[in-house]
Amino acid sequence: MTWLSVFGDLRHDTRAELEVLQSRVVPRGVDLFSHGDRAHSFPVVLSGRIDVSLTGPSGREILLYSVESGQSCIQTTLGLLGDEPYSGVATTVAETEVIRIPKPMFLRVMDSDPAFRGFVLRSFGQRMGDLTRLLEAVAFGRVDARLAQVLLDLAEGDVVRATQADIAARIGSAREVVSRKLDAFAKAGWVVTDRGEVQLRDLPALRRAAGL
Amino acid sequence: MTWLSVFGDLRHDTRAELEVLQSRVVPRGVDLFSHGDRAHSFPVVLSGRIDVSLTGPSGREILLYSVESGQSCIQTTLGLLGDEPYSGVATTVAETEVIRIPKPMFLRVMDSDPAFRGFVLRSFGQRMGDLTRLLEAVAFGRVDARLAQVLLDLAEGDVVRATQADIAARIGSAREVVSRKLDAFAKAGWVVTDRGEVQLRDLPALRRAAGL
DNA sequence: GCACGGCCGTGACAAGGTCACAGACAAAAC
DNA sequence: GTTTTGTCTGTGACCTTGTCACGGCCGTGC
Repeated sequence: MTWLSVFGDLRHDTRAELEVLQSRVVPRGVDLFSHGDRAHSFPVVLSGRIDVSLTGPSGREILLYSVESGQSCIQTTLGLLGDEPYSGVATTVAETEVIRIPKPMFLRVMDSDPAFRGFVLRSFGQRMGDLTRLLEAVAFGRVDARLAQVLLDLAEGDVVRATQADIAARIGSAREVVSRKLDAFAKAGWVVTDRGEVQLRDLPALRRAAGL
Repeated sequence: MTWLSVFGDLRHDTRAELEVLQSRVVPRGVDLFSHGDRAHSFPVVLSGRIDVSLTGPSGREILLYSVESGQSCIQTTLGLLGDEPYSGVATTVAETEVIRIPKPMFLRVMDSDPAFRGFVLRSFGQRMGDLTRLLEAVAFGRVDARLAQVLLDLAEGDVVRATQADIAARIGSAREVVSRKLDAFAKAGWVVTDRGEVQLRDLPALRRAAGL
């Protein structure tokens, strides 16, 4: 059983072709792609995590999605299949092991293997859904709700280890706003804030604020 | 030469299979898909236009993208390939002629014809790029810029025929805001507004406001 | 004439983003 | 231990934008 299992039931020749590829370990905090880059390979994450985010002119950031083990940074595929340049920045947020399938091999396997195609198309669909939901949240949602959501998402046990700047980037807001909202949450007794961490003290209230 | 030419260089058997499909004419103002629907066919627009948009709880709308002749409403594909339900509403904004490829036929052709696959994947990539750009504009852009852009986009000659509510939906803002901004543009001498139309009087200024 | 419905303008307010700080704390340098 | 430096956080002021609640305008139909 190898990393190839993420693709499902591959053909034997595909399997042989992909099996020779070597993974690469990338340390935390490296930018794998930047705005305007054109991709030359199709990356699959084996372990660790890559965050793909947009940055606005004022330096404000918003997280588009995270790529975790067994997933692919599908935006690169745009560059492989069509002419869309890469928009956004992909950064490792942990030590990450990546396989890169070179463009010619990718195109060949896309043409010949239904299981591989299925993987790519499902990934596409999932990311497209993610993007649409994010757009909806940004266009119509309140910061309170997104903040509560992300706190619940990031919680390990009942504590979130993240700076306010991190949280702000994750919800596409500004650090100052996060500071004020967290203060409001704290005054309501929902959380206790400290440098670099937030303790969750009233999960039901947070879930309510997150809109369930 | 038929509508099949939009797919490029199809195989002969694919061509024969698709050729028997009948197009359907849908009048203006019909909702083809609504939030939560699951698609059972793959639609291709032959003429006319379909707008796909999201609606927020307050009734505010935002246009995700328009599907024009030779294009496909790719979001339906999510439902055909994976499990993503349809999010958003697809409405005809003109009399529209549509071909619907039934799901089984779609899946069969996707598996057997590289040209067809290429069409679908390119469409995917394009929409994904559209969505990302839209997200960027909504998250970081100013209403002024988006308004100027859409005015230039919608202009026929140098007049835009659209109500302020239409324009607001198109840029994901509120009618009142559009009213005020148009007023500001008018005071600057860039446009002249009238009931249901906006005349553009200073294109260079608008292009500057749109951020080129 | 009048009523009605689709547009449009406007004031008041709330939410959130931007700017400009100042204080607080931690790790490194001295 | 003290200082320094950089990162993190809190706050006030201000601007843009979205929301709510109107009221007025215009065209169509009666």
